[in-house]
Amino acid sequence: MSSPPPLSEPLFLPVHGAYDVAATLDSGQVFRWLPAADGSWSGVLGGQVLRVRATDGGLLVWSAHLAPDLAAVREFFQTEVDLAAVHQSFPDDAPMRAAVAACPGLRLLRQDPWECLASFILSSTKQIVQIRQIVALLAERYGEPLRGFTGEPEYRFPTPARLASVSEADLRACKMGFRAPGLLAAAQAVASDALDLESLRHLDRATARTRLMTLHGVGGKIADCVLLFAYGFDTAFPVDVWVARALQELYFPRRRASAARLHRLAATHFGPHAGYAQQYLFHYIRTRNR
DNA sequence: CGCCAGGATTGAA
DNA sequence: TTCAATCATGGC
Repeated sequence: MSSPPPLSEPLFLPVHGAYDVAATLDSGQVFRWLPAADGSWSGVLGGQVLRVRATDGGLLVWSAHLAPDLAAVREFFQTEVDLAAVHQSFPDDAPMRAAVAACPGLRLLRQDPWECLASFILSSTKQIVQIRQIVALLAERYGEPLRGFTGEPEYRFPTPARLASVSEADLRACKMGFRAPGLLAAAQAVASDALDLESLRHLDRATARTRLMTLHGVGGKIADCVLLFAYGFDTAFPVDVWVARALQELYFPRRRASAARLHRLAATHFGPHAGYAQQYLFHYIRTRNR
């Protein structure tokens, strides 16, 4: 491996409002970003190896490449979103006030649909640390190598075509267990154009959700994650056990609410940016005792 | 409804 | 040290 490139001058991305980089990259939306000793976070975005840190009024972004794609970086980090306006759209109740106060710079990212779909197929019944391990193995084995900051290579997320070309046993060897056939089938569907992920952008949320749920290993929760994190359907509201716990404890503290009741609240109570509200509740309930 | 499907981590023995 | 419970989602 050749010696690492010197760190270039960082790019500055202005941000509208607060941006908590650590909370955002470590809140279960993405699985390939890691903190460095200096407080910055590094990860792979498409074909770019990046390092990011928050600074006054925006983000500082280093790239291991000569010509970083600034538009792609801006899109991924959603730096143009007016977070105060999102906060104001939330219901004015005690749980949401507390959740926002606990982490006012928490953001939603905007991911590549294939990487997001594949990652969340792998997420079922897995904890975040384990999802990270699986995705890292998958990228190392089947992703294109990229020059990183350290001299060690980084890897692109594997393409649908590449994954469609390997065997179920190869995927199982990445420790994904029973999720392997689902991932393989999804890769084949996308690689063969039987499923056009780009076309989902132009559908309404319910139709896109139904389409995603035709895939094996994709139920309502995983479909909602993809709709929210990759396509930006802000009303999508994935309910995992943590969010269910948050809704139960914060909105029905006295009596046990059925799953149907929790889903009805999720669908009706949180307004046009309900997905953001969900992210705040998720983060709040997971970090309150730490 | 109730069961089953990896594998890493945590806690008990 | 071993071993069992836990985690947590979708398919049947």
